Amino acid sequence: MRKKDDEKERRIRQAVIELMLEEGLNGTSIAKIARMAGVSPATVYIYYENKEDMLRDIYLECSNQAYDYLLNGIRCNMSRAQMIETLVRRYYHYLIDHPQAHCFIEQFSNCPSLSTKSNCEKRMQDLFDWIEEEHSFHQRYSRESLSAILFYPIKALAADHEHSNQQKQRQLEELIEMIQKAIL
Amino acid sequence: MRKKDDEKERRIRQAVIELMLEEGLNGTSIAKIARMAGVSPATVYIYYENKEDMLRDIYLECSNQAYDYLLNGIRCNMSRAQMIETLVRRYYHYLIDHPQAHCFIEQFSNCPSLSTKSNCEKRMQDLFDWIEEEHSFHQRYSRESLSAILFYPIKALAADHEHSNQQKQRQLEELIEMIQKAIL
Amino acid sequence: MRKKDDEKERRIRQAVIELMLEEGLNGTSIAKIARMAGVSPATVYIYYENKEDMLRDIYLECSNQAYDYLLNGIRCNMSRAQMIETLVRRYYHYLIDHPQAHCFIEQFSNCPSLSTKSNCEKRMQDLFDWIEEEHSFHQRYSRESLSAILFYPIKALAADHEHSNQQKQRQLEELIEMIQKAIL
Amino acid sequence: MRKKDDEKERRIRQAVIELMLEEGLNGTSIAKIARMAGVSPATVYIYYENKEDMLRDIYLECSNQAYDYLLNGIRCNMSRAQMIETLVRRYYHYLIDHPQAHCFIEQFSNCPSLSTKSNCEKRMQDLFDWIEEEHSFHQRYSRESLSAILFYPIKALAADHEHSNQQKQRQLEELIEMIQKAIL
DNA sequence: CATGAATGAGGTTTCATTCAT
DNA sequence: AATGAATGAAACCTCATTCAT
Repeated sequence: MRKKDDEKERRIRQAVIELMLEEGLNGTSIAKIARMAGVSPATVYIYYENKEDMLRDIYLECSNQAYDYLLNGIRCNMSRAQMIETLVRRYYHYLIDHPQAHCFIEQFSNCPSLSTKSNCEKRMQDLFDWIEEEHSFHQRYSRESLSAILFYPIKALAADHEHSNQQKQRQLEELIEMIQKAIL
Repeated sequence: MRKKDDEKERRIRQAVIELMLEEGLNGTSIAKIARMAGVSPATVYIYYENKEDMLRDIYLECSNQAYDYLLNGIRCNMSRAQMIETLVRRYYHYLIDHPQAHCFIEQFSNCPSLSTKSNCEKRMQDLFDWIEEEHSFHQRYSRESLSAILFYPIKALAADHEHSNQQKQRQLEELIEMIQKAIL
Repeated sequence: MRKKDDEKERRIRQAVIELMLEEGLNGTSIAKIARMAGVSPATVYIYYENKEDMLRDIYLECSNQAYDYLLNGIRCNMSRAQMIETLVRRYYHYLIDHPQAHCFIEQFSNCPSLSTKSNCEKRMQDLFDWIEEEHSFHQRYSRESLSAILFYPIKALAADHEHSNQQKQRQLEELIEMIQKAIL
Repeated sequence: MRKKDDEKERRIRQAVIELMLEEGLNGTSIAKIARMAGVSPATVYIYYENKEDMLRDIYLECSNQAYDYLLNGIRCNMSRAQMIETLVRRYYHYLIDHPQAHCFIEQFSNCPSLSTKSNCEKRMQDLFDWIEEEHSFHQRYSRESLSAILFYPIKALAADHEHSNQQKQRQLEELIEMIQKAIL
């Protein structure tokens, strides 16, 4: 028997998130995915039960990847201000470095027939658990409010395609300052 | 086309935003829209050139409605803190009072093949123009950062379906406090 | 608006029963049906909810047609022997005159995922009700046994493609004699 | 092919006739067969040239099994009436004891693209050859008519799922009486 | 012998849109 | 203006079969 080809699965996953950025959830059909991945449409169904499962799987991988990226930036000896800055900065860079993954995540999680917020919340809890444990970071604010203030404004900045990178960089500094003031 | 302005157009618009919440962009087909609006599929094409146009039109109406709602809350004699509180509070209530419209807007604006950010930004500019004019509200921060901090965290709160209304209300107060600290 | 085209529905129905004879249930796809009927595959779905519904509908029409054909042959002044002869003869001629319909009915009613015996039994009851009412035909045997003896052997004869029509005609006379002996 | 005669072939055959009863000819795919038999789809092609061959092979085995079952019931010293009773009774019990095989045979032999009546008729000839030889059973009626009267009404009885086993038993006695009257 | 991977063809159904009334 | 009929294209998915191990 033939072994499952990891490279093929990777190509399929890559095709999905590319298409989600180029054509949107609507335009991301199995046929297009297969064509872009260089496989037959039937092959997709070897790696995933069905389209919904496929999107969900890839969504989980993407969002886990994002959280891992955030966590990896945190160091033990950071001050609270530094931690905020690091998280915000890393999140921003994740968004602009992975526009496809971000676009995919946003489309997926805004689609009522697909969305399963559960994972997001679980990972976010893990993140805060870890932060609080490592830094005895006792918060005045709820985790929900913290994550809302820390990450959501950055989405607005990353989604902005009107301004130059330089301008956006300046706004990032501005936002970091504002968020620090908000939390500390 | 756009000839007989009618109650029918309203029913179509209502059907679109309801379907976008119930079935997502993918599940919102002309046939379903027509069925839910109680008209023929062909009738939809009397009011809108094609599906993309239809979505864009309805998107503009929805987002304008949202901005109008925000603006209407602002009074001339407000302090800056009051203004922030009012804007945030109104935005939150708009989101939970119009879940369909909000869901529609998010799906539409995250879909790369549809999105036309232009209007959003124009309306946002109008909002800030108006605020600054009326209140000689000179800002230390850019408009982009302000709107990011003012409105995006609230989306996170509105999207949360895990907590009770009471809990969300408490978090709203928290967020208002944080946002005021951030900006002032 | 366009009126539903009765001719089109007839052509679809005709295509279905022709294909069932030529290619079997397996080979009777919507695409082939549409091609043979000279319509688009999508058009089939204007006339029938889905394929299963379509087959069921056409099955009911075919089996009703068969029962009507049988009933029409019965006259009030017939003796019991004459009635048996008439029913058997008419059934035989129905089968060889409508090979497509018969083949369709047999395939349909033998397919476990489709079959809905109910109508058959209802019509068979009607037939016996009518016979008994009109002819005070009090039976020593149950209706089930009667219909089994009257009609099922004829299926065997009609299905036989090895013998000439003449030979089959002789066997029909034989069977009539046997069935009369069995019942009377 | 047909190399390693194995328990596997039995499992495949069993899966085929089970699926034919549960899902019909349409629902009996190689993939499902393989899954149910606990083998790989490719393995099926070791034992059978292709799907059509497989169905034909299994059909022959099933119908031979049925004829063997019938023949085994006949004893040399039987009267003609006894022989009729025995054949009918055995056929009935074969049908209700092997619903899967029967359903498979009916679907197969009614499907125009598969059917190969030849074997049936050959085995039926053998059966009558044997009967006549052993019992100097000179018939007034043709073999075709005899087999039609002997076996086909029983199919109707076996297919009936409306009545209780007790009721069906009574109808079986009725049918035996009728068939004896018809033939003798 | 046995298998899971792979696939082109084709399955049913729905799509956005136009036609004819 | 309004509609139900009609449709080619395309959606998702499964098919029988072969490949490579």
